[in-house]
Amino acid sequence: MPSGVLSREFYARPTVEVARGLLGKVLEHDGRRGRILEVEAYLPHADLAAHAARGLTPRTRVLYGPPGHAYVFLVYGMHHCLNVVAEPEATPGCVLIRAVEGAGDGPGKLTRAFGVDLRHNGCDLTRGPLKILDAPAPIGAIEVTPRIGITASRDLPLRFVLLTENVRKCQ
DNA sequence: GTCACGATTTGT
DNA sequence: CAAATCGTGACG
Repeated sequence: MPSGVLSREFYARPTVEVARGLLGKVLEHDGRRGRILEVEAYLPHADLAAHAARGLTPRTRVLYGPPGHAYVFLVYGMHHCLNVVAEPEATPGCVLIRAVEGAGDGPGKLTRAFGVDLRHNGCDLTRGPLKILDAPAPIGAIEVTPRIGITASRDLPLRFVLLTENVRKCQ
């Protein structure tokens, strides 16, 4: 039961806190809704896998903007990845949404199912049309693993998964 | 301007 | 395991 959009303050926190906090929250766009089940944190500093590791460029501009905005980019020329900008303004941390309930697993499948593409890059998630709604905190443990599909900074435990059995308990 | 590459997915 | 497919960043 979503109860309003997440506030700017929710996003203006350390990236890992935002990542963990996003699990169980509800992504909404164009009439479609689904709880966030899997995320990855991309840190503002000392994270070679993050786009922000190469500094401020035209593409990473939104990462340096205010928190609570969408950072969308195209991978492999065909799949869009949806990220949420975290940390205070000018600190380029973000959280990749890898799985949403009802859209299956995979960042590319999720954006396709929700109709998210490059046009949403820079959108304010607190205003819509693309937004994230608050929801009761999920009960139980969160699985933590290295991130998927990256080579640099493989050692960092920055992938967070809400186990499906815990999700069912919340329904 | 040119070029190699990628936070993926799908099919062989 | 390999192809599909194109925006981005590095270089000149």
